[in-house]
Amino acid sequence: MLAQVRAEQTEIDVHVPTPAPGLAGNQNQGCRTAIIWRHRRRGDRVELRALRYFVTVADELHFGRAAERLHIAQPAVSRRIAALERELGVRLLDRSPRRVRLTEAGRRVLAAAREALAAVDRVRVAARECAGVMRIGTGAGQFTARLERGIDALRERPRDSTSCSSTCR
Amino acid sequence: MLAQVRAEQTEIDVHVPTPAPGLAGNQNQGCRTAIIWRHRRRGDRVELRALRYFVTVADELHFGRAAERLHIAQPAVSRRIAALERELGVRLLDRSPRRVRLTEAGRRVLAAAREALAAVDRVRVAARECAGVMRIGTGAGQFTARLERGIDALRERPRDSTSCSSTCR
DNA sequence: TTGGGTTACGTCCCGCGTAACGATG
DNA sequence: CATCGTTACGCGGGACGTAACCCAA
Repeated sequence: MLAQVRAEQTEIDVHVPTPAPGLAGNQNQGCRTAIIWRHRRRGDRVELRALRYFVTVADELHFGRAAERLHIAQPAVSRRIAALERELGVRLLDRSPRRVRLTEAGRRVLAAAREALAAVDRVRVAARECAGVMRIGTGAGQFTARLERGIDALRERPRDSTSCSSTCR
Repeated sequence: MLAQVRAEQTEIDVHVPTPAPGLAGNQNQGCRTAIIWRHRRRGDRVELRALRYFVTVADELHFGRAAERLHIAQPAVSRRIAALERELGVRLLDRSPRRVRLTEAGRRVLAAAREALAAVDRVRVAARECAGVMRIGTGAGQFTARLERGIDALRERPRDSTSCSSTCR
């Protein structure tokens, strides 16, 4: 029973302020409870793609060049960054037609984003250590064909470890 | 000029083995270069959703319950996990109709995945520290309506800090 | 035979690219 | 007026849910 619902979810963080140690006592009047909420858009929360885009833009400080480096069109970057800002509830970049700058929040988020991306890469590394690994060494020529075949083979049976290397000069 | 291409990318890690310090010397014969490649599917690499699904399944060791906790249907979990395994090139889970277990690789990836998700959460925390924060405290009754209005307001102007709290007993 | 993971298939949403727009120096 | 980020719009692909399948205890 959830039948195509995919309802929007609203995440609510309830911060109950810890009472100061001095004036303890469970007086039954007025426990002020701050509810810090954050809206969760449908689909997923912060997406990796958004972080990658943001880091690239932060590197270049230029949407156009970032888009080029990402091999996508510029508007896609714009939209993605805007969505990330909406999602996080902060402005990450100050845009002016001649200059793009990180905001203070942008700087902090940037650092966290880099770390997050690195952490995700470590997932792949962890997997790679256990995965079947194929090593292909070859001179020029049949290289691409071999690679293609190798890719297919390894995707078929990931745990196999294939090795066909030769020396190149 | 990239015009709807979105070609598949193939990432190739070239590992040039560092020569043992003893037998140094740049002899020009046969530098063996191992090329460890990994195929990159179109679209994005490892996705957060996949990691979330995987962590949940690893918690429950049961696809059905995991799906329930994730508020999605079971097949979605199956497919997602399968895709992740394909992506990473390792089997993460041993499935048998009565029992789901983590593989060795699964255990390692699980640890890395938890860390990655935590890192991503830290992005949100970093943003939240800078964001406009809304605190809503209220008794029962108008709660939902207020929340709705608050959500709209904060999404409109994320930097505003709205605060409308009252005491509840 | 039943519990439970997988495959097939149709549908809908999301994200991209192109094109037009807007703002700022 | 030029540069560069944003909005509008149509389209294709991906992900989900339902349903059917299959396999093991």
